[in-house]
Amino acid sequence: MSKHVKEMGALKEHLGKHQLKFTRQRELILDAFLKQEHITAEEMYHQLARKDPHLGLATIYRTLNLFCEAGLAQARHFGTQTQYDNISHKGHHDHLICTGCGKIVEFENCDIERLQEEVASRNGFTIQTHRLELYGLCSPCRQ
Amino acid sequence: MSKHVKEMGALKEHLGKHQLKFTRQRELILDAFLKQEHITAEEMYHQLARKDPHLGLATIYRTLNLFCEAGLAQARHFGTQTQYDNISHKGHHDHLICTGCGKIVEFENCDIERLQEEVASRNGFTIQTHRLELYGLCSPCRQ
DNA sequence: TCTTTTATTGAGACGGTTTATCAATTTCAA
DNA sequence: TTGAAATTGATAAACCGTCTCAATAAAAGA
Ligand SMILES: [Mn+2]
Ligand SMILES: [Mn+2]
Ligand SMILES: [Zn+2]
Ligand SMILES: [Zn+2]
Repeated sequence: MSKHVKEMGALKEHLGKHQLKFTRQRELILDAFLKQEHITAEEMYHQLARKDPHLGLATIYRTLNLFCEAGLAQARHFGTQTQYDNISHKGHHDHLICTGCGKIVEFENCDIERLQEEVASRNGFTIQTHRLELYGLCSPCRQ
Repeated sequence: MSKHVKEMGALKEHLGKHQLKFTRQRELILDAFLKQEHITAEEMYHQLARKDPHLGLATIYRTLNLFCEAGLAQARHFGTQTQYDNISHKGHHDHLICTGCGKIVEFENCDIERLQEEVASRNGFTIQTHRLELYGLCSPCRQ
């Protein structure tokens, strides 16, 4: 019996609502995706290279984008390639990224979020989403 | 006599320090750039299409990237194309972006910046740069 | 179960954006 | 004025992700 029963259920629910089908490929990709915190389509492609059935890169992209629509993933653009962030078992969060070793640390900060709302309303905006990324050096990378 | 004397001087200083040359193209592109708040390479290419000498797209890209190195510009990735942000006469700032009409509002908020530092140090990081973008609807776009 | 409809898949073509290449030209210090 | 060195413009190439399409698989209906 597969792990990830809850997330598999969430996916199936989304599929049902949109007359999409539950396929072997989607199951395989979800299983692999849920073991990661952040992953690119290319990385997942290589990780699943020897599985049966063989998974095409286009399918990986399509499926990760599907997970975004289903609320299981979120696309982020830290570097050159899109990172798919596994948000299935956590809420909104932002990131600290080490420019030395590439380490990514997730964080949440309500005070910052509240101040963002203030800035927005002061300018007549209603926030839909936001992106906050802090780039710097982690402790080991500073020697 | 050209405007932008101060910025032209800043560019020349950077060129001098890196054994780069002051060319007619760089002068033209800087003059056009300083009239903008945010602009893409493509937009600038079309804007300068009828100038003499003719400016190649590659030169526009190279020169805008040079401005980034000289501290006059900063590359931002709001949408599909890179936006070059004119930071010559203002310090660091962040952005509110309307998903309805594309309007971009700049803002600064010291309290947010301070909280960012706190988050970083709590995680053993030293911040080098950061990116904060708030996406939402401006007042006219909400009707 | 068998049939039929509809969605999905994988391969590769394609598109948009940015950078690399390179011969010709320009800059600028000597 | 000369000549080494940097710059330029045209365009090829790289890169990443999406689109196309014929073959296949899923699932709803009989
Ligand atoms: Mn994350
Ligand atoms: Mn700006
Ligand atoms: Zn590090
Ligand atoms: Zn608007």
